[in-house]
Amino acid sequence: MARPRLHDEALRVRLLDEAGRLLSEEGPAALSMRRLAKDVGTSTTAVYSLYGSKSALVRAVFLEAFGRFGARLDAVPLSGDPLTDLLRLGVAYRESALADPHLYSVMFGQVIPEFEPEPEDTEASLATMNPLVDAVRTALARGLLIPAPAETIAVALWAQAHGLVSLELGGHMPDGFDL
Amino acid sequence: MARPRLHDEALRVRLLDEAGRLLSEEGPAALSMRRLAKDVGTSTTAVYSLYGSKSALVRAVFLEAFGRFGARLDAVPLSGDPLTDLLRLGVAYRESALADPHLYSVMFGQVIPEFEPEPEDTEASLATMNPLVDAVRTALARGLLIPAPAETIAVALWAQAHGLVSLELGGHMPDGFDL
DNA sequence: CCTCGATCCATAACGACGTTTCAGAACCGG
DNA sequence: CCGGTTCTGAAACGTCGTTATGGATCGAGG
Repeated sequence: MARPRLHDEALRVRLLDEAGRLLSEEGPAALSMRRLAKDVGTSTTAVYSLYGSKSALVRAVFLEAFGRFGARLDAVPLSGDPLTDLLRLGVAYRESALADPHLYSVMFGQVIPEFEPEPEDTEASLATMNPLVDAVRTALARGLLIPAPAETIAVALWAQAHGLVSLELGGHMPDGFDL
Repeated sequence: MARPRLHDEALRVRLLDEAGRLLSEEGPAALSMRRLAKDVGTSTTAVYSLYGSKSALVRAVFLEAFGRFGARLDAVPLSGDPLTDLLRLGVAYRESALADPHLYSVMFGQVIPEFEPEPEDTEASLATMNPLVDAVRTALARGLLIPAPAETIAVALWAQAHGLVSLELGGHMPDGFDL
């Protein structure tokens, strides 16, 4: 009945990839709908017919970023000693954040005014904590930690890592500070 | 020789106050140069002749916010027991952040794309830590903490507080979580 | 094979943003 | 009262997110 569509799933993926690249390599200011469309060789109409809004586009990047982030934490090799694993998870957390600071701030900062994560989106961020909760449970079972709800300890450790990384990325560290 | 200026220090203060109010009550999106000028009853030219740029305006708000934040921490009554004081400082930290989340995110998030703090600006943020460092030193002197550089412990505690508050404000907490 | 009508998409437009320019209003010394 | 200097509001520029539109494009019916 009509022309075949160019604004298809393949283009959706290319847009998502380029959006991630722009964000990661040039920062939040570089990610504009016009720029994105031009870099991918299409028009803003394409982005709007595939995503609907900048907010929805960034949400896709947000979920993608949490996916990769979680994968990196899942990939941390377990040593058998849960306390060692907790330390390794913390190091991996920091390395993942420093490897791509802009994506990290899309996940945890509100760097792009158009996008604010919905409650449903935060489930993706909570899933990131799973390896952490597992290690805490193991440590508790072996009596290596002061007894307390595993989730409480996990959140406290997560906050510690996030706080350190966040201060480091924000430049709020004393000169030449090294933990 | 010429007309007396209306764009004077009094107006500068009124602009700063209104900018803080807009930010605090309506969030970062509400703070535009046009809106600010209109609310104060002047023109954008005034803002530019007094501040030069949005970046500089927000920097002024940033420093003001850190001033108030530091004052709240300085005002925490000391109990004599440094460990109690550390806990109180943490509680005061959280209360200050929750009392004005938008200002907190101007201080520690990059909520306004136009403004990124310079190295000199972070000195203001480090000064906020002084009461914390003092309490840590006292605790160390009394053998209440495992020996380590006071600054290291202080930064770790600060990061813990900042991490918890930051996750809480960002909604990255499990449902009904209470430490 | 050609036309018709349905479908899609790039272009251009709209309002708001940060920032800058500019013409005239406002003032003081003479 | 007037000249010249200083100041200021209004308008202009380019960019942003988003939306409307008119022409281009193709499959089906004759």
